[in-house]
Amino acid sequence: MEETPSCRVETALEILTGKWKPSILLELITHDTLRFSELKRNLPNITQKMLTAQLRELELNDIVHREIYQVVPPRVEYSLTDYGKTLIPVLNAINAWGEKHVEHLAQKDMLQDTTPTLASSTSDSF
Amino acid sequence: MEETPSCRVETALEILTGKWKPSILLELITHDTLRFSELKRNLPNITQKMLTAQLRELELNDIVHREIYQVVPPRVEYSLTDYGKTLIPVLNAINAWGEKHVEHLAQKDMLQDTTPTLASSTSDSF
DNA sequence: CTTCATGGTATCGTTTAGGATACTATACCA
DNA sequence: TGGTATAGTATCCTAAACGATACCATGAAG
Repeated sequence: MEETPSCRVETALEILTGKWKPSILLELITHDTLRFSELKRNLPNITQKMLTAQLRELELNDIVHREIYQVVPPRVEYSLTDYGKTLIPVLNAINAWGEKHVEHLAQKDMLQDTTPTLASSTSDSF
Repeated sequence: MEETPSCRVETALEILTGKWKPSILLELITHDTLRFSELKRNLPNITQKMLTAQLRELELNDIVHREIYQVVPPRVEYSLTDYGKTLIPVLNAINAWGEKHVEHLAQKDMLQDTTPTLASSTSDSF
């Protein structure tokens, strides 16, 4: 087991990467607690398999908590763990940079084609 | 083109993901300017193909600059662009969280097996 | 005339991530 | 008796990422 910055960055990025994990995390940040079916509804293009898989990985990494109610039909609620909440500043930093980057890309493209520009909403946090 | 936090986070993560991009960026952060062969030497397991590919993507995204000297044998130097340097705080945030996460994983594992622990170096930046 | 170093490409194969679709258990409700 | 809702699994397939290996151009040094 190595202990380099690169190792740490990769370890952290493993948690965030996965086609749906950022969306799932942002959902749980803004909604606090969501049932499986609510998450699925809010993420229109995800398949059930992927949603389950990504939630399981996040659960394994102690980022999300899975609460099962023994009722029929089943009720399962997902939420961030306290530890998962420590990711919020990281996501905020990424989000802020991402916003700048979208602008940056737009400027680069404007030098070539004529894609219309969007007025920036300048929202640095969720 | 959407304009949601999730979109921005994903756009930003696209730049950081790729098996070798974090390592490459950290190399360029700590060494300022590196030749192709130096990068390859410092990243022992990368193949030439992957190194070229990832550098090209970073170049396309205006994160790294590629300076070609017309000499033989060829000399090509890579460095961060000014824009690329704006990624440094983001990588620092990810690195800091990653360090906590490595500790967190170690604590979880200690409850099960007997893997020896490393004294933390508590280095929050590069 | 050959060898060497550098910074690449090209081609092919494997591995992994992700997607489509079908199936399941359970209790309630009509 | 049959349909419904929820939260999943199981199976199969495709596409993309990644890796191994071989090849190439150039000019200087020997």
